Amino acid sequence: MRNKITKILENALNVSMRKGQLPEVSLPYIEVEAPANPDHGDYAANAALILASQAKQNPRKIAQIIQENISDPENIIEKTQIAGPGFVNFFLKDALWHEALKNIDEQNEKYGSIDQGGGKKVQVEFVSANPTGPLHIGHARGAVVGDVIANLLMSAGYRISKEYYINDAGNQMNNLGKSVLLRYRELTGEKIEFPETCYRGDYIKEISGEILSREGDKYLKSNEEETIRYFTSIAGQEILEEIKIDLRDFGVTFDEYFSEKELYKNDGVTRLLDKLQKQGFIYSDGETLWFKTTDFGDEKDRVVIRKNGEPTYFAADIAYHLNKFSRGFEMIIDIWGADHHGYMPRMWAGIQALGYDKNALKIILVQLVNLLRGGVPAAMSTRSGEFVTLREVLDEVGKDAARYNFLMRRSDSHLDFDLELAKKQSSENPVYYVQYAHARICSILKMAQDRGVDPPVYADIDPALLDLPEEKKLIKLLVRYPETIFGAARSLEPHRVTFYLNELAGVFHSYYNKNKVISEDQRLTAARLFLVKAIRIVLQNALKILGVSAPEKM
RNA sequence: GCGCCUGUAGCUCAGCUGGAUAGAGCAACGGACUUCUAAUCCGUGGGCCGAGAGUUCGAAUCCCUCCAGGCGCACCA
Repeated sequence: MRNKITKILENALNVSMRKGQLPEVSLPYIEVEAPANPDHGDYAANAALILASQAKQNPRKIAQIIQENISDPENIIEKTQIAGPGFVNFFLKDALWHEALKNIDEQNEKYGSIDQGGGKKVQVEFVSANPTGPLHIGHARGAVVGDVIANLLMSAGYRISKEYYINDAGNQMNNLGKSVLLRYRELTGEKIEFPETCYRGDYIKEISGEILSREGDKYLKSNEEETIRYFTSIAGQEILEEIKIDLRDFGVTFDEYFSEKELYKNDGVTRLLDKLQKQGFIYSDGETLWFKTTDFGDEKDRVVIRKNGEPTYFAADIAYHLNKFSRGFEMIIDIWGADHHGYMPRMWAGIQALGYDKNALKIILVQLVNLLRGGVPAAMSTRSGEFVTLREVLDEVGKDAARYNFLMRRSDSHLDFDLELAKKQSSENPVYYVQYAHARICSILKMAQDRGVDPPVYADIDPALLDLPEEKKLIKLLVRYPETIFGAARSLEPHRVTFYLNELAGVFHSYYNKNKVISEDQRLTAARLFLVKAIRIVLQNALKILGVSAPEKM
């Protein structure tokens, strides 16, 4: 709908210029917005205001020229007006809104799917936590944001692959194996001093216990290095399985799990370094190899091969990103915790050195979560082993409320997550507000059916009966849904969908309280049932993108 | 010290790549259930958009300088 207006406007501008009424100027971006105030029309354009300085003319004068040159071949415009400092406001014909309602019904679960991406291959990488322990609340936010961005882009016509990068090669993994070994020894009666670097959670003890009961105490005498390697792989696998289960119950699934170890097996890192060397981005200081990331605006160069001959995490990470591109992805999205923001310039340096556009790698920073319980900070230290896991949050507040809460803020805004609030089934908890709207509609439709009223089809209703201001507002809001998806996908901002849902639910609840859908008037009932059905379609589609269920009863 | 993020109503936050009178939820107060679900609705109050200067027709939004909070500044991941 907005696109149609944009076209008309574009056309009017071109005509004005051709006639010489406006000087030839370039307009980079034609903005058409749905104004907050209904008096300002259904859509409003600020083109005249933007052109004013370039064209050196009074904006209202320009608006007038534009208005005079508007042609409307499809006959969709009721009227236009010039208002304020030079806005051109468009009022559309009612028939257009009725058409839109029909369209929603026809498209049904496809409504809101748009062809923005044109099938472009995009990869979203997120979570990517070391398999050294269960996921905690901090990972949860990134998991939801990544998952929903992926859903959004899918709706917007991109081909999406969701990937989890398993950091299963570094020191941390070694510490994991060591931790399991120490617990193992402890279980056989040895007195153990645990170093700071070790993981202390109960899950370590469980894994040690399993090994002990399955294989006995033979590893007490084995070569320590080999044992640690073995324990690392056992523990890593087991923990990863737990992580997958937690994610699945959280509604998050992946298309690929990519192992850092595989990268080394295939010489990915060596080949990457050769490539960079040939391009002249690598230099040696005698002991270590450096990558000239400063050539691309990083504040200092970065080590890629350490003094001990081992590649750094960074080296592997560039190799990994090269691997992503070589798999044919045209755009790559990384979801990171905000504490990694300092890492961005060197990552961009990496891909630019390899000849890729900086814009091909989008990095979404997700701010840390401030976990509260009834307003008081809840303890969250990994060291002591006393942290709130994703599993605990799931068990306590449930998937829907947890996901919704994480989607209520912009990603780069700090988030207070209050466990007490999130599980409260009250008006303080917005997830129910939206779900309740859906349940209510289901209830209405069921009631209609019980009374022998069939779900209406468009041909049998008179949409002109939907002429209350609230009804028009609802229809216009429904039309804005695909536009919301467009904006959210373009800016990679899932919270926009959440805010949209809240607004839609709000307008519906208000309408519901004031008006009866089912009444003695059969024609009116049919029309309203049709409207309410359309609202349900949008609620379902949007909730699906958020990965939140749409219950029929509450 | 340097870099990134944040600062909007009592609290938690939106504000759609510069637009029309700055919004929502919660909290507070007052109302609405013999009616399709009261997990809802209606109404009231509440603001120097952190501060200051600048850019222009126009700034919460962009530039600069401060102030405050968070997070980074490894041959860790």
